[in-house]
Amino acid sequence: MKMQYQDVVELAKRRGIFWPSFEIYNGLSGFYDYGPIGSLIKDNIISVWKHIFIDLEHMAPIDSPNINPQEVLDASGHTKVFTDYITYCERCGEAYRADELIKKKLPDYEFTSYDDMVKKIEHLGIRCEKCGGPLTKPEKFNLMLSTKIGPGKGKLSYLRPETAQGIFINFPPYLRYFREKLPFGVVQVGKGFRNEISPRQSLLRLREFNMAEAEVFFDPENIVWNGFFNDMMSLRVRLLTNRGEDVEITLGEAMERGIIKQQPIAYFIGLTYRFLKNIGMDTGRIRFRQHHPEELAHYSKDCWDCEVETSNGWIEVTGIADRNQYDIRQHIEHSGADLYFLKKLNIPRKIKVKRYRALDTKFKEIFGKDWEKAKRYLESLDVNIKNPVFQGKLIPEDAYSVVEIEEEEEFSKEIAWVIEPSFGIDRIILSLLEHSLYAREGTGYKVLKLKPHISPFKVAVLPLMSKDGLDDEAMRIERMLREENFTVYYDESGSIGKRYARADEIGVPYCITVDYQTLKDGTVTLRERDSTSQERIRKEDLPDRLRRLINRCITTI
RNA sequence: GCGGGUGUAGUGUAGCGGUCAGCACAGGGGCUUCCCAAGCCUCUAACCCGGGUUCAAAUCCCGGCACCCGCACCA
Repeated sequence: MKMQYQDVVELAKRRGIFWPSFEIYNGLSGFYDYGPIGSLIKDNIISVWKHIFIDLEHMAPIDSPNINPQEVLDASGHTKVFTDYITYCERCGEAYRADELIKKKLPDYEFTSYDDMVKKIEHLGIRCEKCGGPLTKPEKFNLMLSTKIGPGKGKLSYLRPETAQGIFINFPPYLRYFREKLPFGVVQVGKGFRNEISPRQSLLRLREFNMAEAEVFFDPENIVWNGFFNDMMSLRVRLLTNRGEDVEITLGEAMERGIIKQQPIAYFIGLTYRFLKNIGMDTGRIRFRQHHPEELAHYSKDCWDCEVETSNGWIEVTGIADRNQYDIRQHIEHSGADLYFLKKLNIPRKIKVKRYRALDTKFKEIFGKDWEKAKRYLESLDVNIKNPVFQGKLIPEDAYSVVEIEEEEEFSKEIAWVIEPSFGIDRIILSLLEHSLYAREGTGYKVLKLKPHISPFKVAVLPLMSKDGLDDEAMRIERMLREENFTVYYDESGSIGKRYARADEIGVPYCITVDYQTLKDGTVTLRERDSTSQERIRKEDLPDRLRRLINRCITTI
């Protein structure tokens, strides 16, 4: 039997996966805690993500601040784009975005100032579209959470709406780290913050959320990602194009047919699919949907969302966006920093540059035997450096001239092109739990069929009864397994059947039971969660056996 | 943010002016050689918060908070 979202929420609260934050103070909408089980599951999912992006794809991690000064988000466009002006109907209460209302009458309207906006609404006589009632003055609503840094007035700052900006502004050290060669990827796993108007459905829309983002930088003339998976283009996925096609084809075909324009987008779609499959998402309920032009973010030219089907419908869990050169260009313009990369030209190009030209006779007079050194120095100088000095002596103006000469340039300064796969970890956890939860036939008891490497515990150790030394033997086995680096769930309360059920409910894949035979011959039973089938094995064989069972799941990506 | 609904032990619920606030499951302790939430005994544990009406409020009214369903929003 398939489980619903409500069943997941009930289980999550009861068994310590997640619950609403701040409950003793009435709660606060849009914030959730991960409990003992949920925290372990979340870490396991993130470690698979890191394994793929960092270990296999050779991307580099970064950990940058959650709080960003205003300048960063001015440059990225977020302070402007994230501010909405909302106006309400005084009669029926309907809410509108003020700029959208004006745009309907003046299609090329651009926001300039608040006063202008108010005047335009008055002059155009805009009223409620539903009931014709008068509208309130527009209210400013910023989708970012702000704070002040330092004493006094403080410096206006925001909690980052995405982890991406921390990567863009650190482009130079990563360019150096990757030996000045493109393409390369930088990944960040961390929190993002948005002041959502109406957070809903537990982990689906949070005000503080976990994200895992990769910013991949390309030479604009060669946007290709040669990743770890050579077979990626033969992977079949379901694609929904913005022209309304719904097709299941290989990524290679999608490229050939022009459905996907950029090779890295196809590759990252494949990577997303493999990641979700590896953590145990139902692959029959995964699709990739291309954004319509009007729903694209301000920075993006093309974007494919990965959507997963749940009882709440298809929900977006990952976005793969072509951010082009937008962000880096913005940061160059706003900060003045050199965020270019140097590209060696195949054919050096000729350019005209201004140079100082020394007058040899004058130089011989002034610098004597060092005159040639002085000449070389001057002629290498940038002509913007006025009043050149050599060996502490000002070089008089009549000792040189400025000439324009033709030089060959071997490098050009370019702005990297960015493609970004961005994962919403909380939504992935929520939908994975729903895909994993089922009720056992007959009894109706819930089972979370998490894969062993995602499960909060790899194995449960259970004495058949907590007496006759069975519990002591079980604890010895538990300790042995912990020393072998397994995460172990030990339970001796209630009856054996209860303990199996409790372990099933939080997704523990294997249970080891210590019974009377264990005391005689050193064997235990090993029970598999979904089949409930048992086999008897020697306790010394447990570590190797379990390792093999678990590894099989980690390595099939 | 708007409209509608809901808020009772850890979970799921009954009670709808006067109840020791009931039940089931879960949880703790005990008994039973006990392999799939078995049984028996026993214990713990709740009326979302704040105001009001009333002799009396979990129950009626108002406000807040949270959740659910729509609408809007979701870069």
